[in-house]
Amino acid sequence: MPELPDVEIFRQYMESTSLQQEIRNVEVPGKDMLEGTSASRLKKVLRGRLFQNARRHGKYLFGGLDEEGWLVLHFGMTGFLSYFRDEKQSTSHKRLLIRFSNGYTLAYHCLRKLGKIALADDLNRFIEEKGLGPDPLGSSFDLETFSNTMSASRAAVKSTLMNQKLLAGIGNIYSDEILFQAGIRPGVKTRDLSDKDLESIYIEITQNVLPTAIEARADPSRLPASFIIPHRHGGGACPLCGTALRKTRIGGRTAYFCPQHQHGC
DNA sequence: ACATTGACCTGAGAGC
DNA sequence: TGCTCTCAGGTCAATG
Repeated sequence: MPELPDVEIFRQYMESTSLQQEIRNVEVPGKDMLEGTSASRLKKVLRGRLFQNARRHGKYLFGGLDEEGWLVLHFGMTGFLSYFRDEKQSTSHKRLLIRFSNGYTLAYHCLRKLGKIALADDLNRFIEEKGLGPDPLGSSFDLETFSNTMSASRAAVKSTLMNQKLLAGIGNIYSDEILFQAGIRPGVKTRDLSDKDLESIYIEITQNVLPTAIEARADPSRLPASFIIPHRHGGGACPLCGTALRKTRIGGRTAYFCPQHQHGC
């Protein structure tokens, strides 16, 4: 799940469940997922504190602690959050458990352990150290910024869109959706795109695909009928014309596209 | 310097 | 049923 829209939903979830409650205790069953910190340090930093806000940059979620400091969560391919009182109602693969004074627990789950749990003192510094590009839903992300970023890449457009150092938050699924909506095939070289193509991709990212996905709570079954995501599997057909979707491999990742509605190679 | 590949994890589903 | 193989919404180090 966890690309930008999914993480935005996790952020909203954390915001609506877990702010302003004292953290009583912390358990770290997924110690091997910690990055740059230890279970004992994490417990020491979190215990007795509370989350004041929840922020997001690209695919990263940040829980802002009172006074200062941030809990950093990355969800890999299989991460998600749950908030519960009854342990039995929660699914497994819990890697981090934050116990609040109201008896509820915020749990971070991650089946494949490809995510990360970390601490950060300063958000901007964290983003800079990770080398993350701008968040496409940030206010400073304009067409000129986007075009300049893109023009520096020699890769296939799908790979460029997924490069977190250029642009933070787009992954395998949503890059397919953006290119489907823009009518451009995923294997087209980024440098071969026209200004019109770039503008079209920019608009799809910022005004259509990402906001629409967030509106749909990143739930494929709630996406508009014109989206390719629900059809993105073997045997899937284009939602616009019924043509069988084509499947290729680009930059080691599986890409789906409609040969009728997407131009290029 | 940049782009692509393989490794890291675990589980689900297909095919035999 | 049970085994093996492939694949999965991400990222990083190693390789070309």
